[in-house]
Amino acid sequence: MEVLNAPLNKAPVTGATLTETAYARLREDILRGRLAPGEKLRIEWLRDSYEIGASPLREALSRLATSGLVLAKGQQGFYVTQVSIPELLDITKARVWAQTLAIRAAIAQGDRDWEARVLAATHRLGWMEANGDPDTWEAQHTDFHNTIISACGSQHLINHCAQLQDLSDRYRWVSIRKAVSRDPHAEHIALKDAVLARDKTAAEQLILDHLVETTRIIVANDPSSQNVAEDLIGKLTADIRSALESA
Amino acid sequence: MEVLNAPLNKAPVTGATLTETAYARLREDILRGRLAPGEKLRIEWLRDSYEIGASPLREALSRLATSGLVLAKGQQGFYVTQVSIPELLDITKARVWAQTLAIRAAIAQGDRDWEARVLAATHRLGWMEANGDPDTWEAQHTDFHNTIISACGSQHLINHCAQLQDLSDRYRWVSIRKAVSRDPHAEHIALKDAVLARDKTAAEQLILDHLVETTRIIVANDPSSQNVAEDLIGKLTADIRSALESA
DNA sequence: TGACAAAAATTTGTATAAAATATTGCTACA
DNA sequence: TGTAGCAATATTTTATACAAATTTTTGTCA
Repeated sequence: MEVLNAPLNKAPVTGATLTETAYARLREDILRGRLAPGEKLRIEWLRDSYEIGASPLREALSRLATSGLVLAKGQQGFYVTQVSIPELLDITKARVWAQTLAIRAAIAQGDRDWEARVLAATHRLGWMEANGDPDTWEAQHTDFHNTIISACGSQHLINHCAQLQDLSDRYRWVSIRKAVSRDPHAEHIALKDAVLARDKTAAEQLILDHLVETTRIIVANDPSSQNVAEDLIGKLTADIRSALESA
Repeated sequence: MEVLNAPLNKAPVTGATLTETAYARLREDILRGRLAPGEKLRIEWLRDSYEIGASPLREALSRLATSGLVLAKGQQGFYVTQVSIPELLDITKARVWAQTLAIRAAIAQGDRDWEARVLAATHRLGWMEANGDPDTWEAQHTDFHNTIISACGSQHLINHCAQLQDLSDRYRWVSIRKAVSRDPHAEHIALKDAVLARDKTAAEQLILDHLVETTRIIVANDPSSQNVAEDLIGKLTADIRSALESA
């Protein structure tokens, strides 16, 4: 196994058990691509890298295996889950579905306090997009989307959305980080406006575009999918839509 | 902690690691209510009961914690997740949403082979409902519903459905097992017919009734919720519906 | 009765041993 | 000479046993 080019996470993660520390660091290192897809996670090597014993590491890896970032092969150790275009399409599909339901429910049930929190999150995000430190923007961006769906009335749906976001997050590091002609701030403002205007139709169109567009860029940049990229995205969009219409 | 009234699972679960064995047994004992909601899962006690070492047990518990059947309190051990009416309502809501999306997608995409498998699963289930051995019926019932959604085109959605089913399963053991005036076989036949006729509207009405009705019975039997039972179910149904309509 | 301190029980983490898998190198044979 | 099969070695995963740290309980004294 080759040595990694980027240093692994060493932040202390105060006040938690070693298992939780290991979980947080492993998760972040996988999401950021410092632990590459398909890579074998040898316990002894992790033990040395993180300076955490084998038991806490194994427990953390077990949790990550349940959430899908890690693959646990019986008697053959742990691996970072592989990435692939079909998998990305599946994740995106499930994610648009979950987000759409959450937004519809939030629009139907959100109260004044929720509106205030959406406005506040948008405002904070706008400032970040100007004075951007990538890490802080990242956190604020996640918070923006989480705030919108926070009024959906189902913790389980929120958890599902968060899990799918983790799974899709690391595809951004795999893809070429082209600065495509895209205005994220405008997209966020539009979503905020649609949501606060309680315009379900507009909001779900926006969230679909938002998520599918990212996927489209990744698929288009994948050498072995370039020819069929538009077909794949077209079918993806059609599949998503067919389940979002009642009749 | 009081001694349990029913014996714990001792089946061998061949050809797997001890962690997988522990996971399978713990999961089943929790789903069947042999390990009661809220109960503390002391490692030493589990070690003696299952005759499995502490490490495999801790790993299995970590996995169950991620999927929501177990609560891991840092430095304070593991507990069987508590049950409650609000939690049941949340699970049901998320479950109807997930199942509805899955059925819509399956109706849109299912092929001839899928139709054949749905027919086969219905047939097997019908036989079970006549010559019922509860455990086998249980398995066949799960298989029936899984077969229907198997053509939805998203493994992640299927996994989400399965996880929510686990979470809701144990509420049946908490509730009084009244033989209510209900014909499960008729409900299943109706769902099968709607699905094969590609009738989205009928199918989603049936799955909503199927799942909400079970929840309604449990809520109605809960002493502290009896007065407000119909209100809770009414709001639940309204919330579910509001997110399933596009405009 | 309430606060505090000591003791017990339990969780968490480490180190080590056992089991399984993967690798290497050898021998037999084409 | 090359290669397939096999055996021995080495590595790695898995599980156990033990030690450290934390929480909970118990008991005492103001």
